[in-house]
Amino acid sequence: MNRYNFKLVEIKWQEYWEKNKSFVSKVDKSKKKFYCLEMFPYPSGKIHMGHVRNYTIGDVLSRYKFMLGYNVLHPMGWDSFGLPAENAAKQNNLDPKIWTEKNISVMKTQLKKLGLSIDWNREISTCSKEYYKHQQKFFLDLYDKGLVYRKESYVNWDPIEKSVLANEQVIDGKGWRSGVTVERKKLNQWFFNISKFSEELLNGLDKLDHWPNKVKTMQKNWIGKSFGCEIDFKLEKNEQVKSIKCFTTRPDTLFGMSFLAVSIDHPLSKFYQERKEFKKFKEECSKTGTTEEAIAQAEKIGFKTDLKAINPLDKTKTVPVYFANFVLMDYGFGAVFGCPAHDQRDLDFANKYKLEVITVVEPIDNINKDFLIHGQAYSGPGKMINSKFLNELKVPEESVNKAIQYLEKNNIGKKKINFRLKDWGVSRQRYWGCPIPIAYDENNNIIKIPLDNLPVELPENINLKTNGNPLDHVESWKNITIEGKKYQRETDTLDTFVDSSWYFLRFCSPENKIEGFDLDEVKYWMPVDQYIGGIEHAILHLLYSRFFMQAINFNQKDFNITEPFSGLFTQGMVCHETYKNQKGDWLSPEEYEYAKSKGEIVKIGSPESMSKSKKNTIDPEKIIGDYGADAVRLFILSDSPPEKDVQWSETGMLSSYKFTQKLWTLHQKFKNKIEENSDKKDEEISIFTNQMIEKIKYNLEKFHYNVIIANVYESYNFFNNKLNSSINKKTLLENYVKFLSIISPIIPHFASECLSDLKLNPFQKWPEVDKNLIKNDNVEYVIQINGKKKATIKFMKDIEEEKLLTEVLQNEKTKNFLENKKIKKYFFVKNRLINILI
RNA sequence: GGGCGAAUGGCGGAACUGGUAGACGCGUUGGACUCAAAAUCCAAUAGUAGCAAUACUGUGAGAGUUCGAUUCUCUCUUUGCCCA
Repeated sequence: MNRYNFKLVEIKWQEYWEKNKSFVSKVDKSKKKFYCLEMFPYPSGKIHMGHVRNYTIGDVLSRYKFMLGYNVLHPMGWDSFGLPAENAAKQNNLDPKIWTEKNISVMKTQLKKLGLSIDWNREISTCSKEYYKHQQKFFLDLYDKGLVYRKESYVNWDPIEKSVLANEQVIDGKGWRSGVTVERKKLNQWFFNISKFSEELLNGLDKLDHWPNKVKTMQKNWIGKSFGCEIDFKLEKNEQVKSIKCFTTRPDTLFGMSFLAVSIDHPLSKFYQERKEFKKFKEECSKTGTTEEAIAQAEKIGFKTDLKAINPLDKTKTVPVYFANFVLMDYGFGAVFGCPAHDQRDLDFANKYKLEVITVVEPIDNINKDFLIHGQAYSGPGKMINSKFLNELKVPEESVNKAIQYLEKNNIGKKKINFRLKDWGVSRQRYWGCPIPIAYDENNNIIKIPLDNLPVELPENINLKTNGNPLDHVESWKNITIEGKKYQRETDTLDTFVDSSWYFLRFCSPENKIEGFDLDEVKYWMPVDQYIGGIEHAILHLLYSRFFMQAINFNQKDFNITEPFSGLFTQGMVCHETYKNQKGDWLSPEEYEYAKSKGEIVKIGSPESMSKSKKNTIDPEKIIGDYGADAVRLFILSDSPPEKDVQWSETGMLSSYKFTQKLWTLHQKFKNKIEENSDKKDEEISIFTNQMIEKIKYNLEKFHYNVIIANVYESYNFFNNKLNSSINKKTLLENYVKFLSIISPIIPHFASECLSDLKLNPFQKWPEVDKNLIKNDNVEYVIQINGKKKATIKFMKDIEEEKLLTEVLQNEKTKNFLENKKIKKYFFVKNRLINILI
């Protein structure tokens, strides 16, 4: 008997699919569509196991939906702008374009080896001008709609590299390459007005029934709607500024106020600009990074002004006003009042500057006479104290509302809803990104690049080894003339998250030269029915894509898509053990084996997500070469539920490979058996197969892919045993074809080979379940006595309870337990069990 | 500190709306084949007691609801992720 030669078989079917255009999709309004999309990869060089997992999950689903008769759209493209290309190109003296294109071609070949049912006719690449020219049009369209604006904003500035760093390039407050403390620097930058849609983006989440709750919660928190109050604090004796506006969610703690803090960018700062100490303080503040985390972790520092704010609830009391580094201009009004007793940040600040700490909330079960705050602020629930008319109220449910009511009634404050979501800064001071189609005249006035001059193409073969943005140095590109007037181009490029915010629309009509998408095509294919990708994109990418739909929809009613992804699935990571030698260096799995064989002491560390830095990666191409794509697909799905992390295991991979060989052996046995032509009827095999179809269907729809693999093993075990007895030819063939059909989404090469070996169509429909067969006449009942299982006995389906009880009393298995016993009561669950209490 | 989730054999993990806990795989052990090994095949495999049939215990810990809880409720422990 011949062994299963996966190499020949897999190439054969991959060529067959390509030649027959098996997965090329087009609009067909007579058919129901299914748009299956996995997050497109960044072309970093080679595919990794995470891609294998992601695309296998999507492929199983696509092929299954295809078998059910859906018109499936399953495209693939490249998220090909971005920093790694620019860095790699700088290092190797290449053009980022060449580096990127080479990677794309390598990775495409690798992906094809996985046997994915992708419509490669729709392939797109975000760094191509055919793609980004439409993006530039969107930018201008959004500009016209007033959803894009330019303002001064802080960036992470690396003083050595003289360039702007992305947040992820700042590690512990230092530049990732220079190792020097990052500074805050103000630059003019472009923003998308995402916060305009805060309410829509929040409410839209409720309709996304097929999204994981976890992701929805994360987005909800990110948008961060909070109810509170704006309060106008009057200042004591000041001519220039009469009051300062603050936003607070805790107006009930006003009696505990001991200072007022404003951001260094607050309008108030203009009165202090000239003072030396203030300048020094500002410089000090610029040393903290721009992330919220960096600000939260930095020491709280303040600059005391000569101003005094009056407590609006107790006009006899005044508090000092500070500039403080922990107050952000883009939250609320860039000003907060400090209540040290009930906010840790405020307490740290108060302790540093020796400010008063007044307790206004005490826990309900407080037994100490005086509830005093020392090192730890108390922000929990409780009841109000030291707060006059608020005393005794329950915190926070009664106290906040009462405080707001009072403030509104006395014209001191107003109820207000605030969002945490900030506008999306899309400017990047980088070369390898989509150019922003804007120019400036000599007075820095903004002008749009005219539509017929689009795309604004990236210049090629330029010097990347410059300080700051390379585009700034390309004079020939920067200086332009429009209608006889001279302008300078915007040299910032767009954040790559912009590229991925609408690529799913482009997939609907990738060839359209005039528009970014064809409305008719989009109306047929959108929304994406199932989107699959990593949880790391739970917030930004998904939120930005949702914003894009809102933005396109804004003032343009015919688009009518507000949610791009009706279903979302977030898969877990692929992990592997880590190894270290005695020196503490990471070892790759091969180095580990080698060191072990030489008797060296090697430490096995915890399994962690595969990464180059920890050297615990497994190269998919090698594994596919060793075991075949089907075996790899089988393994990557088998060991853990897809939403959880999976641990790569050599033995697991090997056993999946062996299983494909066993299936091949089984196939030979089936073939021989089918030719034997026995007359013996066997219902059991049909019952089993039909039950299995139902099971696998159920598990497919629920993404329980690991259970499906178990079901496939179970089927193998069943058939392998069955084939030892003789069975009717027709029954056998019928069931075997059904079995091959239901495993074909998982191991498509193998299933196609077996089907064609039987002279059958390699593309089978999803088999219908014969309801008569799985309507079993006999049911196994569980017999419990006092709640404990004593036996299982087969009875007629839908047997009446009295009859069942009589039978149980007489049955050999259960008689002994019940003889001479009085039955107090019994519980009967139809077709399931009986629990007899004695 | 806040929010959300998780905890089941040696390991990864199954278990429909509360109804046979441990499917399936890995590993381990024993056996067959072999001069031997690999591969393959067969069998066993939660724990304790027992030759056995069997009995008892058992889903992180403790309580509760129920005829019946891995599943529902409360408290705690550990842990993961996100936000700070």
